[in-house]
Amino acid sequence: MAFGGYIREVRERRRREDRTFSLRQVAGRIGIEPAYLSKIERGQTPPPSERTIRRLAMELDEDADVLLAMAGKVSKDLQEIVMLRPKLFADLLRQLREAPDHAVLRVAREIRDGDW
Amino acid sequence: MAFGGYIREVRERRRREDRTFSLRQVAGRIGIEPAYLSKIERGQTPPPSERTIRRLAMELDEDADVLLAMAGKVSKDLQEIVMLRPKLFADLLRQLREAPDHAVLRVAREIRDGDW
DNA sequence: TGTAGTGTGTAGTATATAGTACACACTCGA
DNA sequence: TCGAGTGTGTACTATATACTACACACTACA
Repeated sequence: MAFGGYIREVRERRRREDRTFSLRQVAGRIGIEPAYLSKIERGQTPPPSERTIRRLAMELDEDADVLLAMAGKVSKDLQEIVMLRPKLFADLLRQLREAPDHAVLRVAREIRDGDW
Repeated sequence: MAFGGYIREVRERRRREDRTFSLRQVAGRIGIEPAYLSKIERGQTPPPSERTIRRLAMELDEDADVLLAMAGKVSKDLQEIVMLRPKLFADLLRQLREAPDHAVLRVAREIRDGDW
């Protein structure tokens, strides 16, 4: 799914319940020009910066990591995690590329439970 | 450690055994201008693109992911892995941020052993 | 019926990214 | 001693990123 179209869908959906979710007002609240948000939603410009995507996510109550992914980006904080131990995490991610969700989830759960 | 200084160190070390590891010749082999490599090694310009860092890694027999990390970058192929399942991998990475190496390694081993 | 609010077209800008091109002074071996 | 090879200073450039600013036509409703 394209980033812009998805944003438009989500915003329009929210608008049905809340009039303040017009393109202009949303743009105002997240601090960008309406014309710019318009172009974003119609895919006439590439997705905006991580900062702006995060504000959009907050505003629309969406998951920031998912929106960033749709925009072809990976959160800077995740990149930092990888960069601190590049070999370790590069290997891990390549191992997990094909692993089914449940296997990855189980791993995450084990770690969360302090199973070190 | 700074990216440029590390590159210089590694190159000079290799040069002691192999005369062809002069700045000019290395630059020539990886397809950039000597003046540019000079600036990179002295930190007078930001680290180059992922493409150029990869060639440098090949040339100097270094780990590309490590060099990329020193340059403040994360490999595009790793980013793709995260972007395919953003929630899953975002959660996992944040869980593992503080986990000791051996715990992460065990996770990787379990997955590799097809323990799904 | 007019005005407040809507989305959009067009034009322009500032900054970052990723380099090239050429000239210069120095060094070192033949 | 001279010429090939060395690293570096300076000046440019092309493309991408991330927007702003303003004007316009349309709609809805008071």
